[in-house]
Amino acid sequence: MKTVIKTIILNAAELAFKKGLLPSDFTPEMEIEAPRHANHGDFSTNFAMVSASAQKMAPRKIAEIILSCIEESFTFDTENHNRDKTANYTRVKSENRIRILEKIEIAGPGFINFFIAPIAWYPFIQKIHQQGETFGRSNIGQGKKVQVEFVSANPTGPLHIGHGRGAAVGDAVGNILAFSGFDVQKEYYINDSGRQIRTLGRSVWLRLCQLIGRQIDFSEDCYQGDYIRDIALEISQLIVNEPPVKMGDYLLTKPEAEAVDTCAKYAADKILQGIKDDLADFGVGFDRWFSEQSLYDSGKVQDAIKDFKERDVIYEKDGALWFKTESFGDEKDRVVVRNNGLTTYFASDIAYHKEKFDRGFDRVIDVWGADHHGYINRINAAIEASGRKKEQFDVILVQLVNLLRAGQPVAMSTRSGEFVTLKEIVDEVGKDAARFIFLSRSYDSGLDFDLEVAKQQTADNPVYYVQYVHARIAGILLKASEQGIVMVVSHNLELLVEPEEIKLIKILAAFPEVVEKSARDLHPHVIFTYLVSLAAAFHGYYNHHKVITEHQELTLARLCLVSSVKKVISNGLTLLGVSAPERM
RNA sequence: GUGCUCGUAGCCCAGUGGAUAAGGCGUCAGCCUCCGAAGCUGAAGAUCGCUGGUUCGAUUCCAGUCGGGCACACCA
Repeated sequence: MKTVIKTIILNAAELAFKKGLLPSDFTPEMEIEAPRHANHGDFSTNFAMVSASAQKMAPRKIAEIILSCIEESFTFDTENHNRDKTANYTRVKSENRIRILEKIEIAGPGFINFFIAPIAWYPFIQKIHQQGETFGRSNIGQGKKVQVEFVSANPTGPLHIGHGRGAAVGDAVGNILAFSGFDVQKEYYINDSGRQIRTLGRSVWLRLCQLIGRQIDFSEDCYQGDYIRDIALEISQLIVNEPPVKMGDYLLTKPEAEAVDTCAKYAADKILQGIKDDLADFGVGFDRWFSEQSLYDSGKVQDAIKDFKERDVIYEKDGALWFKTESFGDEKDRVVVRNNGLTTYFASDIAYHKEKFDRGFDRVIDVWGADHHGYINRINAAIEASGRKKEQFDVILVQLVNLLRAGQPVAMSTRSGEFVTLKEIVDEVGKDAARFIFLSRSYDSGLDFDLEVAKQQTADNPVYYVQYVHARIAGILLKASEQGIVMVVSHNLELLVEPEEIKLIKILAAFPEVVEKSARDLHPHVIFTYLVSLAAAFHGYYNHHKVITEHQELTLARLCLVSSVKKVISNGLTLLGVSAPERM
C-alpha cells in the first residue's frame, strides 16, 4: 500500500512540473509512514517539507499543489494491486472504478495525509488466504547467499542462558532473511582447538585420577562443574582393548600427555553432542557444524597467513608475526603468530572468515556476545585485507543476559561451574516462553531474566497473549465447522465495517512491510512487537463482536477475517521459532 | 585512562529526524446466563539523564557532561 501512495505522489509531482506549477522535477528522499494518530490518516508523507528548499517554495504551498494534482487527475483502483508492481493503479477516470483514497488533507507544517477507503483494504484478506504461509515473503534478498553464524560456544561445557539468547536471535534472523528471499545457511563454529580444549582434557584427567584414589589437587584454573566429574566417571568405566580393560586403568599406563589428549577428545565430543541435543530441544538447527581444527588440518590457517604476506599486510616484529589491522581502522596491530611459533586464535578466525567468503557467501553475519565487541575491527580488517567489502559483513552484538533468581543475581561462570544451563531453563519455562523472552526486546539492550518470575508467571508471559489469539481463532473455526458452516473466501467482505475490523485488516496488511524492516535491520524483535499489537487488536475485536452470528453472510466475512489473522499470527510466530498452538 | 554500548513513567521496555512518545508489570475502577476472562474497557503515572549545537522541526543526528554495562594480551 505504501508503494501505491508513493507512486501517486510521484505522478502528481510530475504532473505539477509539466503544468509549470512546480519549478523543479527534483524528487526528494521522502518518507511515507503510518502516523501515530488515526486522525492523521493511514499514511502520511513529508514530501512537501523535504522538497521545500529545492522548489524554493513554502511546504504548505507545495502540498496544496500536489493535492490539487492528485484530485484533479487521478482515480485509483485496486483491481490489480495485489502484485508487487509499483504501478498498481490505473490512470482512468471511470466512475465504476473503486476509489482507494477516501480523503487527502494537508496538516501541520505541510504533511500530506492520505485516508484510505475501507474497501481498498479488503483485498488483503483475499491475498492472505491465497498466499497462506507465504504471506509476508519477499525477495529483497534476491537469492543472495548469506551465512548466519551463531552460538559457536566452546565445547567445554553446557550451553547457558547467554547462549540461549544468541541462539534465539541467530535462528530468528536466519528465518527472517530466508523468508525475505536470501539463501540462508546457519552455521556453528566449533572451537575445538587451542588451550581451552587442553584445559578441558586436563580437568577431566584430574577428576579421573581422583576417582581412582590418587591424592591430587584439582587445579583452580580447571573447569569446576559437576559435568566434568560425570564425564570422568564415564571414561573410567569404558571398556577398551583386547583383552578387555577399563579405560581408566588403561590410561594410567600411558604418558600423561596422551591420557589428557584422550580425555580432551572424548569430553569435547560428549559435550558437543550435549550442545546439539540442547539446541535441538530449543528448536534450533544448523546446516553446518564447522570445526576450527579442520582449518589447521587442511592447512587453511597457513594459507591465509601466506596470502596476507603476499598482500603485504603482515610483518615481523619481536619474533612474532603481526597483521596490520591498524591500517584498516583497528586501534593497533595484532599478532597472528606468537614468537613461540604458535598461532593465535585470531589467525584461525582470519582463515575462517576467508573460508566463509570462499564458499560463495555474498554476505556473512556473525552473532556474538557483546563482550566480544572489541573484536569487530579486527575481523573487519581481516575481511577487507582479503579483498572483500566491509559491507558484506555484519556483526550482531547480543547484550548479556543478567540471570536473576527472585531479584538476586546468580553467579554465571563456566569455570566455577556456577551456572544455570539452557536445558534447565527450557525444561522449566518451555521453549516458546524462553524464545519469546529472548526476542521480546532489542538485543542492543541487556536483558534481565529472572528464573522465579519466568517460572511463576508462566501464565502472564506475553507469548501466551499472542498464542492465545491463534488458539482462540482455532476454537471459533472449530465451532463454526461443527455448525456446518463451510469456510470460503467471502465475496461480501464489505460487510466488515466495524472500526475494529478495519483496524485489524490494516495491521494484517502491514505484515509484509514489518518483515521487510525486520530483515533490513536484522532485528527480530520488530516481528514480536508487531505480533503483540496484532494480538491486542484481535482481542479487542473479539470482546466487542461475535464472529458467529445469525447473519450468515456476515459470519462468513468475519470467519474469513479471523482466519487470516490466524494465518498471520502463525507466520510471525514461525519466524521467531515459536509454535502456534491450536489449543492451549 | 582509551574505546564500544545503553540511559524513555515506581519497575521492564518499543519508537530513532516530524504533528497528541506505544505497550507490559504494578496501582485504582469496571466487564463472563453469550465463539476460551491465558481476555477486554477505563483511570492515574514521562520536562525521553543533563547542557549546548545542526535543522523549518531533535527522544532520534553531532559535541560535551554525568550514570550503568562491557572490552581493552604474543588468552581463547
